[in-house]
Amino acid sequence: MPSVVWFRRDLRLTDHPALCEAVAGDDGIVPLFVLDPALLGPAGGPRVAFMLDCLRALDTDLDGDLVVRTGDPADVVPALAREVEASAVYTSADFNPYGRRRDEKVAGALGDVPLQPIGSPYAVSPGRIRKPDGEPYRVYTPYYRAWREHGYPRPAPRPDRITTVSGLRSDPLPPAPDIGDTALPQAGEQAALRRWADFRDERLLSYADDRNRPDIPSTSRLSAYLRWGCIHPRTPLADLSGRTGKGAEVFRKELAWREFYADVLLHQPDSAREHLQPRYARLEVDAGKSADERFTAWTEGRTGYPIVDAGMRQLRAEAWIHNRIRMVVASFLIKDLHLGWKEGARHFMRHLVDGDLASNQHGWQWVAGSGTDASPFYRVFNPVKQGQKFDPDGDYVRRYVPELRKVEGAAVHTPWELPEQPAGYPAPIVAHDEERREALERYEAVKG
DNA sequence: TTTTGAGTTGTTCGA
DNA sequence: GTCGAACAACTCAAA
Repeated sequence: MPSVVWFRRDLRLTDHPALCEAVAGDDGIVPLFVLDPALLGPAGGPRVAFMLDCLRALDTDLDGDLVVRTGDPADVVPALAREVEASAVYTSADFNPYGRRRDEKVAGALGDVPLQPIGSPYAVSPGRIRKPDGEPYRVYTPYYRAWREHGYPRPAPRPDRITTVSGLRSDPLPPAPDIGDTALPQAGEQAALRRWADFRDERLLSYADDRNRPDIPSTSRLSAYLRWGCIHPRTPLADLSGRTGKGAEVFRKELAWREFYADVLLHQPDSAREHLQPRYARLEVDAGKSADERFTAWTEGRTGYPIVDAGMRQLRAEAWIHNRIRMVVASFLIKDLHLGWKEGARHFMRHLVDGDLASNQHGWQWVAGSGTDASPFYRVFNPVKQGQKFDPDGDYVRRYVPELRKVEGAAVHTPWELPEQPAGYPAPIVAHDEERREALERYEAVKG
C-alpha cells in the first residue's frame, strides 16, 4: 500500500522528514497538495501566485506526479487515501490556529488511516522549548538561549529515490491571480537553495553591519521561501554552525525570532487577532472617514514621508518590504496615524509574498508595544531620522518614489525643505512631532 | 519565596 | 558634532 505525502508549507524534497519517512515504505508515495479555499481566500494575490509557481516547481521535481486537489482537506485527503488505499498520510506538523483545527478534523475523517505529522517548518517545533517550570517563554532573549541549548538536527538528505504513483487525477492549477507588475522571487526549492548559497557567500559576513540598510542588498530575502518551505531553516542553520562571525550569529537570531513567534502563537492562539497584552485593547484608535483616508494614503504610499511611502510602494512593487522599513511604516500607521495594528497587519498579510501569521502579527505587536517586547512606550520611530540613518544617500527612496527621483542625496528625506516642491509628491499628511506627542499621551492612558 | 537584573530594533534634550 | 541621561514602570527569568 502506498502512503500519501500531504505537502503544505514544505514545498521541497530536500530535508523533508515526513517525505523521508514515507519513502522508507515499499509501495511508493502519492504526493498531494490541497488547494484549500479557506486558506487561499485571505492569502492575497502575490502569495498565491508565488505558491502556484512553487507547486509547479515541485511537480517538475516529482516528474509530474504531484496530485493537486481542490476543496476542504477534511473531504479531499480521506477521499484520496481511500482511492489509493493508502497506509498512512505523512505530513509536516502545522502549528497555526487554523492548521491545528484542520488537521484534527482531517485526522478524524481519515478514520483508520493515520495522519502522521513528522517534522515541522521549524528547527525546533513550537511547544518544545520550556522554562524549567514547564511554562513557555514570553521574552525573546531567554527563549533564544534555551533554543540554542536545545539544539536542532542536521538537515536530512534528499531521498535517493522517490517512487511516486503515476496516473492519478490532478486538478489543474487555477490561473495566477492578477498581480499587475509585482515582481515575485523565482519560485521553488532550487531557487531557494541558490538564494541561500548566494547570501551565505556574498553577504553573511557584513550582515550584522548592513542588515538595516534597505538601499543595498543586505538581507537574505529567504522569507518567501521559508514561508512555503522551499527551504527548511535547518539548512541555513547547519551552514551557520561552523561560522563564528557576528553576521552568522545575528542571522541565526533572526531565524530564532521566527521560531519564537511561532511558539508564542501556539501557546496564545488569540494573539493572532488580539493584543497579547490585554490592556492595550483600551488604546484609543482613530476611526471614521478621516481615519479611512489616512489608511488609504498609507497603503498607497502617499503620506508625504518619503521613507514610509517608499516602503509602501516597495510592497506593491515586490510584495516584500525590507524588515527595517516594515518597522518604520508600522510605527507610522500606529503612532503617527493612530490606527490599529490589526488593520496594518491585515494589509501586510494580503500583500506580502512572505506573509506568515506568527511573524507578521507579532512583528506588528512589537511595534505597537502590545506584544512580547517589554517596549518602552516612548519608543516612537521618527520617519525622517530613520530615513537619514538607514538610507543615508536616499537611494532606496528614489528607487520606489519616482516623484522624488530628481532630488539628490539625503535631501530626499525632507522634500518640504526643498526650494521647489517636487511635482506630484504630497506634503506630509500629519506633523510627526505633534502626532508623536499625541501617541505618547494615548499610551500613557493605557498604563497600569 | 524573595530578590535581582534585564528587556532587538528609539528619540530628544542639554551639556 | 558627540555624548549621556532621561524618558516609567512593569514583567519576566533566574538565582
